[in-house]
Amino acid sequence: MGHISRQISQASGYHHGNLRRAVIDAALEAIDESGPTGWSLRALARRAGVSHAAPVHHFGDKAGLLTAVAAEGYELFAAALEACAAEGDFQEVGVAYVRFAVRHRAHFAVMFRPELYRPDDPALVAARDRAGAVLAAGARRLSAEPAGDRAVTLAAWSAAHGFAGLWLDGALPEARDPGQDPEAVARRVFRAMFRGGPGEPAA
Amino acid sequence: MGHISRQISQASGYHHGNLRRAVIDAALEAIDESGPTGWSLRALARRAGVSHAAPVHHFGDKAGLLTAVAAEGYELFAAALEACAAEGDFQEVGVAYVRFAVRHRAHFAVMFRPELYRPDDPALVAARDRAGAVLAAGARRLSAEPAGDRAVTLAAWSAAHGFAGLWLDGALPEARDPGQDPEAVARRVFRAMFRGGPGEPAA
DNA sequence: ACCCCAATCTTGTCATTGGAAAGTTCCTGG
DNA sequence: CCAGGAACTTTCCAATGACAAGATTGGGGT
Repeated sequence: MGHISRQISQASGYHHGNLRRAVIDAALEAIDESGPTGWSLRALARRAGVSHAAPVHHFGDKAGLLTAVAAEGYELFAAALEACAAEGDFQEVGVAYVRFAVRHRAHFAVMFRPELYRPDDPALVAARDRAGAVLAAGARRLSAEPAGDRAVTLAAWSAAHGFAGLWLDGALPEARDPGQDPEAVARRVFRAMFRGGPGEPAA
Repeated sequence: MGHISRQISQASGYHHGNLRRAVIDAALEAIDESGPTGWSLRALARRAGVSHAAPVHHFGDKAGLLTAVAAEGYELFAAALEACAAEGDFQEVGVAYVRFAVRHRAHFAVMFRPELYRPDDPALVAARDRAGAVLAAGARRLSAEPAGDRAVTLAAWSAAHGFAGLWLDGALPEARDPGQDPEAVARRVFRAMFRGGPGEPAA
């Protein structure tokens, strides 16, 4: 894939039809290729077939575009975690965390770099809090303490986040072996972490 | 601190004396303030009191400068981990990981973003492998399996890395409370993680 | 059916940036 | 004392982010 989204929904000669989406998609591709800052707004405009100032109209500036990417990322993220938490097994929420990072690496690369966007964007904040609630609620079930141990929450969150980050950066030897499945490795890691804890409490 | 290093070791009017160091220090300050890409080479040159082309002479280009920062970071990192591993308690190596990230947040922010520098730089690779060896060796002692479980190594590494990253990004509520000590919180987290494992094997 | 208007997109412009090229100053070794 | 090289400067160019002002178009109200 990659160039599929280029030039789609080109309505008339003047009005693109769905430029906002097209620019975000171009940004996602560019981030995949060169990181969250390794491209130019003008290159995205070229890729979408519009003038260099067209993206500015929709996003204001570069930070505005990255805000949109981060907000979309947090929405997809919250949805993925919520869907997985409904299944009951919290260990799988950690796996979903990693799966999201690998499948949406461009979104993920922006989300946790607040200096690149406007962290007070309302839609973004709402989605971020939604994801945070799933993590906090789920981690409570992992803990041996009845009240829910904050340290356990942080441990699970840190492990999932760290594993995802290390995998994406290629810091793990496993990540450079194309035969390895990130989700399977992550599952083994999470199992190793809490093997002394409570299996699955009744309530 | 901050502006202390500015204009130090200014020898004659023409030769700066130690421009290489001055530019790296200026870069570290700039990264602290605006992230690893939120500044310009020319601004660093102004801060160091030299012409905009002077840094190029020492580092070739922006990626060259960031390569130097990352290499220095990995050297400091390896030294910190090695010093801590000598003490024996591996849990403290994880704390040292976090301490390094917090105390050298500019270095840390560059080190794990290989797309910003030249990852095949020899000095950098050597220091990185040195740090990796400490982590791998130490994690072996954490494992219940006599052979040393790879999943445990990854779990410990992921947790330390993830906690450090979340803390620096301000994603953790604890990180926004100035009264909280990152090392103390990290210690609690690591204790919670492996509380079911072997305490401290004899050998 | 018509026209106005607001959203969308364009062209034009400007300061700033990264990087290359060529010249200048200074130190050091022979 | 001088040749050569390292350190730094000035000059130049294409690309970029951001802004201003103008062109185009589809849709809503009458």
